Amino acid sequence: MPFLVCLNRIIFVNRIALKYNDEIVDLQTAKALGIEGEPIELDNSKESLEVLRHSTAHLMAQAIKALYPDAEFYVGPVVKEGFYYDFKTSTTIGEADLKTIEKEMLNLAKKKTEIEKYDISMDEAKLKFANDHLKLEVMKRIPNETVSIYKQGDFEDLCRGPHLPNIGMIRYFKLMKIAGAYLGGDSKNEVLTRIYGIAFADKEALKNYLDMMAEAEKRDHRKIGAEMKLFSFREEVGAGFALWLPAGARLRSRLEQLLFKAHRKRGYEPVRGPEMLRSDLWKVSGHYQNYGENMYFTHIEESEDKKIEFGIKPMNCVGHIKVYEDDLRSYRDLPLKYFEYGVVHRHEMTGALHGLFRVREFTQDDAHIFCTAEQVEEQIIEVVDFVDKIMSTFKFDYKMMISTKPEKAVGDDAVWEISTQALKNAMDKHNLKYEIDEGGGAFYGPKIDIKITDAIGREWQCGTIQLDFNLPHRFELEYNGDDNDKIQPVMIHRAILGSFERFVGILTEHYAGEFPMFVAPTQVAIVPIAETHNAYAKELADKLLDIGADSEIYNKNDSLNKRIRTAEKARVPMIIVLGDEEVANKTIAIRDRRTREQYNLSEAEFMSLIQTKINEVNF
RNA sequence: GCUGGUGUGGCUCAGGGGUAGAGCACUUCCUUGGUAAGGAAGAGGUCACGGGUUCAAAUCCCGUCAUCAGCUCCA
Repeated sequence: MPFLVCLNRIIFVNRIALKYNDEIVDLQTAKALGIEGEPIELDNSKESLEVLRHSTAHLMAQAIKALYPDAEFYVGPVVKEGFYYDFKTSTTIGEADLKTIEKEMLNLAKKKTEIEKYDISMDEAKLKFANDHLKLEVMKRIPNETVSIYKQGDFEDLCRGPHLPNIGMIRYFKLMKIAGAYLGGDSKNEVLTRIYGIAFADKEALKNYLDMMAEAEKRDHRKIGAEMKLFSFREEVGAGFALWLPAGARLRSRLEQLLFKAHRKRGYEPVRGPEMLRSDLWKVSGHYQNYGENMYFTHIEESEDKKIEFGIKPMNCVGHIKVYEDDLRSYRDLPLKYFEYGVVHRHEMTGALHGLFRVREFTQDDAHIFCTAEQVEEQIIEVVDFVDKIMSTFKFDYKMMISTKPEKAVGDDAVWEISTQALKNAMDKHNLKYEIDEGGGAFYGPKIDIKITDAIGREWQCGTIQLDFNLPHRFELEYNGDDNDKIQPVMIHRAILGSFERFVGILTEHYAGEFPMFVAPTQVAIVPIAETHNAYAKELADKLLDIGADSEIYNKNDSLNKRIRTAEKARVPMIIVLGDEEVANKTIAIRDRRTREQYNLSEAEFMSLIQTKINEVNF
């Protein structure tokens, strides 16, 4: 019965672990404990990849050990995108060495060595890894009395598993990048070398992944931003300070206008605070003590012996608080919603700067809601709805996270507890999903963060909804209750896009620069065939401006084909070509940028088409 | 801020101890073209900045700045 034998063999070869009580148990462990469970095959499922990638990390370590015998190893976990291993060698390893390591890994994998597992006591383990100070460091963090060792050939590693049964199963992987990382993620500790890699069960999946990465690189907003002349950074201006070029500024302005209307509809009032406020205020708010290292300060000399320190605002809340204080408030006024496109400055670490995603000066679509404790829930929900309206308009996937009290924080634990619970309650009551980010809150209160994913799957925090009992207390804010009693309002800080900078960056990657009509920097590219058609082009451009559409006339002394090509490459959503026919009949020849198809419309039809497309979105 | 890369005209990049090249873009002229690069001529950089080594540096070394990847941090 050769057929059956063959089938059995396939099953045997592909089985890599078991699922037992919702946990992945590798075959080594299952055999030792006599466990049986649902089999996990070698494929691209989440469970399977976790085992595969973990073992690939070990194979990489084995290869590194073979190439660099003095290598010491820290940890090599599976992460969202593949795996990594942190280690240390006496010789420096660079990008070019990744190929060599990959080759060694393939050589080792060819030997099809079995991966064995055995347990030893912590003391034995310490003896075994006595000359690997990094492994000893790992063990310090393990409370158990016995630990497991995985062994493949002469390479042994302290590990919890699970692992593949045999290293020969590892075939489709790639080492992606090399970087430095602190031991334990603490910048006070020594720096280790970290190599990131990815692995899949088959060739196609690996290829798809690598293709996706290449596509993501093409979408990088820094690259597209330069190509489309949206924004730019210049060394002489300073790191982290963006220049918005005309096209980028037009795009941004469209967003601003859409959002302005959306705020007004929801009862927000525009306000404006100054760029810098006296440091005394930042001391009251707690920013001076808790956020000072991120702030820029300046002094103004009133007289020779009198200098006043000012802090350039890193947030807009203090300005809005002062607006609140400008009048006596009644419970009848609440909720009061102030919003501002607030320019803030934050001294981010140089290494953290990243295109428009992280800059040192940015503009938040910031608002502060002053309300009664009873109104908190409905206000939170209203903001969450607002967020959803905008994110779904742009077809973004996003997730929400509730962040709890950070190490550096102001206010009583009790207040933190109450406000954190208030956020959870609001979300739970409306069946909204969220994750918890322990210790990720702002120093003045817990928050709900809205995170969207960029082209390469990196998550970026955009919107944020922060509950704050502390600032109202520190500034002794109050309103008159119905008994004319003085009551402290609750403050909700919130931003939806987060910042125009980051949001435009994410939008750029999301659409790969091919923005929908309602936010595109230019709505229409006009290509007049000859000079005699310039007048009609200009006439149309003016009419387009009247209905709120920007256009660009491509009438340089280039061939028609060249100008159409240039317009195509500029990613303008709509291209129209004007010649004798169009001028004579007052018609428009439209070229669809994506399909390259052409069709004709009367001028009136065209105008109404553009107007519809621009107005199709309302937040 | 840390670790490791990179830094040549507006952009993309080649070159590399003896005082700089290409393509695109730009300017001018010819061409007035019906849907993805018509032709010709020309201008533009002293090789991020500062210092050092050397007879000689853009090229080697050090520092600074910027930038990239990651750590950390965050809208």
